Amino acid sequence: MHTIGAAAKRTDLPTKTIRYYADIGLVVPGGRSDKGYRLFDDRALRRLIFVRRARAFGFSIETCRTLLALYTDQTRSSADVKAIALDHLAEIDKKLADLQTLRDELTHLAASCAGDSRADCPILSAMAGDGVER
Amino acid sequence: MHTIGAAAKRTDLPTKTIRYYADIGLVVPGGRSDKGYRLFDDRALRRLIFVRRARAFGFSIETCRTLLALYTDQTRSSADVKAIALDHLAEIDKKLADLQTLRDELTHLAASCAGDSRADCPILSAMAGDGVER
DNA sequence: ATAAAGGCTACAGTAACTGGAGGCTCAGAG
DNA sequence: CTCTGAGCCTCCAGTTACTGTAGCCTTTAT
Repeated sequence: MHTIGAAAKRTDLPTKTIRYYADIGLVVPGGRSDKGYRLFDDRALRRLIFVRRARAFGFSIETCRTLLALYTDQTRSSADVKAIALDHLAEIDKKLADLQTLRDELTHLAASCAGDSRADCPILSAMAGDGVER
Repeated sequence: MHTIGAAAKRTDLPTKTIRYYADIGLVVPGGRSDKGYRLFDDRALRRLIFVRRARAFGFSIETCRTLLALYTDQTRSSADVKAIALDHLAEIDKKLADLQTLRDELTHLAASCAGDSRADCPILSAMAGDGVER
């Protein structure tokens, strides 16, 4: 059994985050000490690490909840997990496409700005609406 | 002079957002009617549109504040604007790189998952920490 | 014995809005 | 002239996923 600080070290998560996950019922500690300290067993530790990894992949807390449930459920179908992953992948792809467009446009704008001491600036002009109205 | 609803139509921003921008002092209306209605003049409208565009480029509200100040300041140097833009561009590039990595890894994982009725799932295994620990 | 480190709860703050409640005002219809 | 609906107002709560702070108790080490 580990106190929250020990769990933090082993899972590489801040204690604050672990406490938060416990509060929202995402990963509950195995129990409490007689003085009220949260005590994390190996199962809880595994689940914390699971969540850390899933979060690193960009899954939301609520999706992590679902993934944890599937992780626990020995009767799951891998199809359910895959569906969640593909869903998330689609979101990522959309974000990527949007960000790409943004970068290209901003790169273009920045390149066209002299960047000297004069006031004239195509970047500001673009924001002001001179030029292309898309 | 336009009421907030008319301003919303002309700027293509929700009234709620315009009210919010006014509250935080980002774009203040020209004045108020005798009954307390916000009244937006052409200058305020231009500034609202400016902010909408800047936000679409992903600039934060605080950066929008700075950009608005530069926009207003006839003695500005385009170098100052360009510096802000290049800064933002660097952030975007970092986000893009991170998202790309994420996408590649998740794509790989999803591809390796059968997606059938069996419980065996490489995606869950990856979250659980079997396999590569980076 | 004492002090530092670590644990606890509870509340506030972050970014940028969005939604809702409760109440006033305005414009057009009858 | 009244009524109805749309529009405006303020203020408060909620969103996401934590993070920071305050005030207090417990454990550990010197």
